Amino acid sequence: MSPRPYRLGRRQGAIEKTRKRVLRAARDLLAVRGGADRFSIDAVARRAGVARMTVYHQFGSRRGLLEALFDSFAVDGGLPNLLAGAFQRPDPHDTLAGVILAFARFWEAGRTGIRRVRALGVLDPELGDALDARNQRRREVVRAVVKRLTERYGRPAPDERAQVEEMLYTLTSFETFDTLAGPKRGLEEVAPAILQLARAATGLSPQA
Amino acid sequence: MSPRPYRLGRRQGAIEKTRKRVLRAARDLLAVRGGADRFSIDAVARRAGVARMTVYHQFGSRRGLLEALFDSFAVDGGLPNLLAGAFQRPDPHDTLAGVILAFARFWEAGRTGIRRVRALGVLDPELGDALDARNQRRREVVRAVVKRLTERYGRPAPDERAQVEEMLYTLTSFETFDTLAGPKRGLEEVAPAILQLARAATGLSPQA
DNA sequence: TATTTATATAGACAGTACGTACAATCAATC
DNA sequence: GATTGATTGTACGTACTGTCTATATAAATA
Repeated sequence: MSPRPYRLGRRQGAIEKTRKRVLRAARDLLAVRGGADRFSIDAVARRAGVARMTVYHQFGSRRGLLEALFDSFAVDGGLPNLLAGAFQRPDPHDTLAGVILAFARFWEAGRTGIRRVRALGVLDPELGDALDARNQRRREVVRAVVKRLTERYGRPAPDERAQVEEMLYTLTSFETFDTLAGPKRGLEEVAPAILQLARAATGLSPQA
Repeated sequence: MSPRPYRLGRRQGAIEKTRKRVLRAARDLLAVRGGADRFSIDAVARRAGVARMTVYHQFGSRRGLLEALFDSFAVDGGLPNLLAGAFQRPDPHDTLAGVILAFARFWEAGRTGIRRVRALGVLDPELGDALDARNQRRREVVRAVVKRLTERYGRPAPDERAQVEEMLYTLTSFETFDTLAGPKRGLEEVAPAILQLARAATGLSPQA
């Protein structure tokens, strides 16, 4: 009756492999125009060369697959490293610039996919909650930046702190990047624009 | 064989009435949390007290219904009047402020509905194109504001015009408003923040 | 080596939705 | 009174989600 102990061991690798294949297929499928319509578990499974049941087995549901997909964007983007680098800079100005650049890189790398997963999150409240929870980390990053700016320059003033935090949170959002980039522009043009606005939000001179 | 001429005349009123009922039902249904999931033609029809076929008859398809719904937001918001008022102000600063306030009012009025229709537009390319076409008007408004600022103050400089236009376009977008407002904040707090950022974008002093 | 465990697969099912087709009803227009 | 067009009811085909069952396969244990 009591189950015999069983560790996955070498099988873990095979599981990861299929998971990656499925996520890759999901990503590709979501990237093409109109792909969000055709984004069914069945289509993803076929493209990954895997049975539909396997997707359910690994991700539980459509929602689970989308959450995992969103997380895979973060992992592939190497966001933590970029942010860590930004916070190693002694000057808060550089930290701010680095943080903005880090998120811009992140958004650009997974742009179409992120846009669509987020759209699905708007429609499915539970998925939306899951994505918001992940956004919470960005909020903390922004808060840390504001703290540094305050310690060093005394700006923003205490009563403006919350307001500034909110503005920086918005400026570093995917939506801001996506709208600003539009159909043609890329990182090189968008990041400086965001930085300019961010400096204005903090009340510091544009040219520091 | 040749059809006898037939004008709708008095029937037109009845048609408008059913259309309005359906749009109202769609709006209400989209407003509740999780409503986007339950947003089926059937659900809308039931809520409107109308047959499902009637919805198809009037709006052609789910997409047609959503386009009409989006337009109804614009009509009800009274956006054109607000914008016209802004452009009557002689000082470009006031025009800028007025335009930002106008859009903020507009976004706030239909907020949850707009958010979800736009999300659906991200997923359905054809609906997305239709919504983008409507956004084009905002682009023209922004362009006009930049033109006024240039004529009066010489700022932004010619080589910055496109960049500034892009920033103002982003700052007046629904996404910016929606992100900045978050779950708690309203028009009164958000509009000044946007204005502050917009002034920074134009290169004019924050306190004009 | 034999047994157990967990993944992967295959097929079937109920429930829901979209869009289309067809016929019928009804009220306003001609 | 005949015609037109909006509204309705019913049915159909297609597609997707999520769940269930049974089976095959390969790795991990004893």
